[in-house]
Amino acid sequence: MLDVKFIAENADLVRKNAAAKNERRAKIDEVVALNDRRKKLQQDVDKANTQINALSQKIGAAKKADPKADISAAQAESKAVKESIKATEEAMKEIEKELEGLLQWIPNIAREDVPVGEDAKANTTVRTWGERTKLDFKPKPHWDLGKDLGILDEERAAKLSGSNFLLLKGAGAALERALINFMIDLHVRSHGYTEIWPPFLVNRASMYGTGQIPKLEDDMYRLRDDELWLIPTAEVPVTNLHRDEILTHAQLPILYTSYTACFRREAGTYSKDTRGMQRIHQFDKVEMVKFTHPDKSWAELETLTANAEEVLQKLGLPYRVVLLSTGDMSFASAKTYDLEAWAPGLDKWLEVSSCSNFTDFQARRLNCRFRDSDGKVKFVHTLNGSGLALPRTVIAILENFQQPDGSVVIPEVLRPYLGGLQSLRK
RNA sequence: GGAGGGGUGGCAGAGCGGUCGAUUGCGCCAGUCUUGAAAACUGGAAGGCCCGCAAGGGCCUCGAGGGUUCGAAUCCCUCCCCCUCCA
Repeated sequence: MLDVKFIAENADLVRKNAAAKNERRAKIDEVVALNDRRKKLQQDVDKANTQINALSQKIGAAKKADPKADISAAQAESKAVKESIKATEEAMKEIEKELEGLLQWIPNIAREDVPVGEDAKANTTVRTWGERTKLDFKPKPHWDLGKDLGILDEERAAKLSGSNFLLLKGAGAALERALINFMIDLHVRSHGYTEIWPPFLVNRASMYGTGQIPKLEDDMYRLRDDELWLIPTAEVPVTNLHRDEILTHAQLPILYTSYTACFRREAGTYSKDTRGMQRIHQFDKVEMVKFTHPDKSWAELETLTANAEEVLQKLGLPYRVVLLSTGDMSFASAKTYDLEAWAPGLDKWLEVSSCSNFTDFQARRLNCRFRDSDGKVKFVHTLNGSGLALPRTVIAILENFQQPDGSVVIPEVLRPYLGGLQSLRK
């Protein structure tokens, strides 16, 4: 969330930014007015407390001097003052609750270099890598390839759980594991990240900390008997690692990479991308999370993106890097690059990674700070990006590397993870 | 599930009704010394909110929420978490 003080001092900017992000529920004027009222009430309460504290000290001193001193007048006065502020305190609690509720609808400020636009049409392509794969035969979509190779069983996945669940089999399941290990190894050994294997179920405070609650609650799976949620991304547990902590500047930047399963209800996506394994309720993802010094976060966003790109490059998958417009980027992000891999069978680009700098927006909510070299305590900047999301990477591998006979050549970097297997075939 | 013990500043760990927002150690920051660093020495610093140009001042916070009291880190109740023992 944004700082109330910042909102009050930059109301126009905050208002314009909310409009650019299509956030109509952001009530900036109400926030400023409520905050003013809160401050006034706070001052009243502070004054009353000053009075009570003075009386207590007086009584303490009097009793010390003479244990039998008459203190009944001071006692009565203190009680009366305390009684008089009760209503004010109640009112203040109400206002604070309301204020917090309103703050949750004010989005992070998009950086100046983010294109302003209503939706994805305003996104800009920053760069592309590789040539779009051209096959001299009619490429099959991954669901046909997967079924023919016997590695994907959509019918039985549906029998077990419902539509849009995934069941991989044989070399398909092994390919999934190989990809996870390859990605984690790359980020740990070449990019300096520390591996985290977190719980897949988290509590309310964690879901709140990264902003899944209350805004995105409908898209989350929740347990019936315990107040626990299934994580929609490793971002949730890993970013919450340093919630309510004060780090030292020497610790920064902190780089984590984490494999987890991710669970999403995908409520409200209707029949979008439902075919095959493009959009499923449970999927694997390797995530990268960074905690950085505020001065370094923009440079760290570039390396984060480059780290994710390297996965695609090593796999030999053509992709493009897209800078999201204000209308297409997320609520909490200040700047986001999407990585989109080319899928010839689907004849379209597939989002396999989303790399964002959240600046201090998430950190404020998480209360994650650090002591800078000047001795001051400041909020860290948090970033995260997929590196990568598995199902669509698998789609890209199947569709880009398919052969006329229906087999699929396995990228060389994965072969050591698959006992030397060179291709998937019946 | 039951019985005990405990949750205090970046960390460790005292305090157990009244100048205690808190002794001390480590770590941290600044300075002295040094070519530089380390060591040593000196000093500084808990976090948040509010008033003020500033100097400075006020309020809140010792796991969370209630209560007792003129006054609570300290006493009572509820809840959460950690440790030990028992089922």
